[in-house]
Amino acid sequence: MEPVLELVMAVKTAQREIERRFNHLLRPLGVTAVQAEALLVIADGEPISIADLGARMPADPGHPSRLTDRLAVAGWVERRPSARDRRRADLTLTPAGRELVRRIAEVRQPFFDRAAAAVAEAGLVHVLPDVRRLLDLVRTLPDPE
Amino acid sequence: MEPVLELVMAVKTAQREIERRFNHLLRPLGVTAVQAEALLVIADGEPISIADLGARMPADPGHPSRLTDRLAVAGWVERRPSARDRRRADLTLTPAGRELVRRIAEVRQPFFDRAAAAVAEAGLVHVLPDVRRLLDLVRTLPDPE
DNA sequence: AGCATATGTATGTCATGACACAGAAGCAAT
DNA sequence: ATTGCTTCTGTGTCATGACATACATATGCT
Repeated sequence: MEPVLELVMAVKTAQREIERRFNHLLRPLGVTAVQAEALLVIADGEPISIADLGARMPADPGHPSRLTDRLAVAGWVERRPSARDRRRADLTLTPAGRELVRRIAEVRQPFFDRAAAAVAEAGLVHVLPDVRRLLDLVRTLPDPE
Repeated sequence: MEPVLELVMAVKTAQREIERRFNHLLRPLGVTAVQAEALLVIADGEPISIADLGARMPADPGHPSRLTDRLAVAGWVERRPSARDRRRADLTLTPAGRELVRRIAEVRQPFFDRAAAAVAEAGLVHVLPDVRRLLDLVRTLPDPE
């Protein structure tokens, strides 16, 4: 009936399922999927400000002050005011944070491998570029006025 | 580097953007996107139980007791214990709820039309079936043990 | 310098969703 | 009928994300 609505529903369903799986996978490590992603971004760019962390995260949660809070409370991230711009907070990983990042990467890899194999097996590798275009298109639609 | 991770990120980004747009669109009506979807499902199947409502929603929030609460408090939905199975709650729309459903459908239509036109213009209509397959595939991946 | 504006972070409030559990009510097997 | 299992709803707690606002600090303009 409404192809667009069906697509929207499929995207939402898939996103929730993916998130659920990652959370399940990461639960033994004591992190959520979002926290894991943040830690990997910090590991890749430290020192990094909170706003930059938000900008580099997949779905850009804006200014993840509270997410950073939890990472700091858990002892994985250190947050100190930047010397040059005292509004900013420089985020760096603690040794525990670095160790956790290693374990997150280990735990995620089998999932990526299985997913890649499944996509190849279903003969869907060739559609990936079009899927990216489609998702970007839906994302950048003009607002109806 | 990790095609699967890029896909996962794209799906999440698209989902968040879609949700943001619908919420923006529906804000003048005083409903969120999730509430609107729930009202349409109820309109389509009333009377309907809370569990069935959850099962028929795009992303299946399980047993949306609290979502139903808000719809009832707002005066759009009436919740009464089922006669035959006293565990269940029968949900029906109030007149205000029915009127709201009409306006939701009106407001969403231009978005669907624009989106469908954009997809056609980008020559992506033929990938839709593959996208559905891909999203379902990601959704049904076996858990790595 | 002084002022308006922009930026970075924190915080308050709300809606959603995950998970776990409790209590009521149905159901199946004996 | 009783017992045990399942189903349905409600509720508590937490993490996420949206939105708005507050406050401190930079920055740019005059």
